[in-house]
Amino acid sequence: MGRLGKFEIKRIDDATSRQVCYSKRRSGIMKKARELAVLCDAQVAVIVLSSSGKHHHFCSDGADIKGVFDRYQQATGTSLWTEQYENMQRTLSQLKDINRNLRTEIRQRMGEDLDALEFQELRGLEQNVGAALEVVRQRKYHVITRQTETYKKKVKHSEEVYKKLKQELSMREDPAFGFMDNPVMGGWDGVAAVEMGGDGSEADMYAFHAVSSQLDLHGMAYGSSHCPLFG
Amino acid sequence: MGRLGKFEIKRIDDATSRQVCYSKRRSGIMKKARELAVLCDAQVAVIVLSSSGKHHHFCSDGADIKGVFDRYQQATGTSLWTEQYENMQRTLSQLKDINRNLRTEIRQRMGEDLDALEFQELRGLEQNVGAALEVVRQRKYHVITRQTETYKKKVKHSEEVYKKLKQELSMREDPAFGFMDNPVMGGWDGVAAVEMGGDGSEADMYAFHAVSSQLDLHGMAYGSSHCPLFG
DNA sequence: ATCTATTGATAAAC
DNA sequence: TGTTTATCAATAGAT
Repeated sequence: MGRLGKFEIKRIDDATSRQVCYSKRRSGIMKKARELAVLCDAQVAVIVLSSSGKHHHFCSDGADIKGVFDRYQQATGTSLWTEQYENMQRTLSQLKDINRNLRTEIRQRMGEDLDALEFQELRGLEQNVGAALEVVRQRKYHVITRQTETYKKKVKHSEEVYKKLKQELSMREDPAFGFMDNPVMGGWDGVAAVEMGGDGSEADMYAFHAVSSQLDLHGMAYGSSHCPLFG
Repeated sequence: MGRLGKFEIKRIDDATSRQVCYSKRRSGIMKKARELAVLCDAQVAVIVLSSSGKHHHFCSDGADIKGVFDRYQQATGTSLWTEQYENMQRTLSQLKDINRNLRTEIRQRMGEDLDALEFQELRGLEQNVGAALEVVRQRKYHVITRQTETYKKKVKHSEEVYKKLKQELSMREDPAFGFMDNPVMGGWDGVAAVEMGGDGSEADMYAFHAVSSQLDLHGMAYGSSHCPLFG
């Protein structure tokens, strides 16, 4: 029958009894939580983790657990992870600012958005870009020179190989071998020109995109409006 | 005396009654929570936020609320904030990547870090920077021209004013006025030169920093190592 | 899960 | 807020 006497609040040793008790009391506390929330217009959040790994929670209407927890933290002032979150938020907006500035600088270096600049700034920009152009030019000449030398060496080397082969061929063309078909076509004049490529791209004036590939920021907005809990 | 009949679970309208009910039921639910935790060896966390701004919580022995919430998250696998957090993390690293790329592009546009570029890229960069330089130059000329015209107008206007004053002065210098001291000093030759400024800054070849002011990223590292809770 | 004896919780009034 | 009291609610133990 019903309970025989008062009963002590201490860990229930029998696993089955403990499990049964867990079930009953869990539903009990959830009910109480809902009643409290409704009757007193309060926000209530309950989380229960059983020793056997099961988990249950209650949360008063509408708000999710995260919301209640966040509001609780705000109320108590204890920043458990809010601080970290806000730091990230701050960092994010700083990065976005920096990003915007970098883009502006690039645009100005490309000759766009110059209206905002004063004469002195324009003069500085001109000199800076001019100097950069000189450096790039020199680098280009350096690279093309080295490249040309490399090709020359290759040509020279190939020529030597060719001569040797030809020499060997001459030996084999000796009447002693008995044949003289298929003479090697052409000389060595056009080789370098072919290796340098067609170079028909004079129109790619603005085709420089060595590093700026995926600079889109679409879909990356993490403004404060997305996080009403941390306003 | 005691309660007269069953009573409905709905918001209590009377503020005082609601407050009393809140007190009682809150202590009730906390007691239940503790009993559940002890009897069934479970982790229990309860947060209650009253509509009047008060807040209370219960948490089973030892563990703090954050711990219970974190463990709950882990257990459910449902990401309460993990998702948002990871999104932010992802966004952050994307932004940092973009940032690095933008910086690289700027450096290359300044003539630095060119070693990594192929000949074709160098050629594109040269043409691009050259075109930009032309635009900047034209803009500068435009600005300086307009500025000069403005100064010319100012000078002209001032000259007219001067002439009028001089004319008036001549009238006053007329013997009828009886004095002729303090003749106006100098002419109008040096005015424009003075207004244009000293212009002694030929050495600021690399002084262009119109927009890139605080681009430091130091102290903004938000690697996963900083957030052990969301590994 | 269902039943029942018993304790527990709590609304109402002070 | 604390106490009292009359009721209803929760639940331990058994089935």
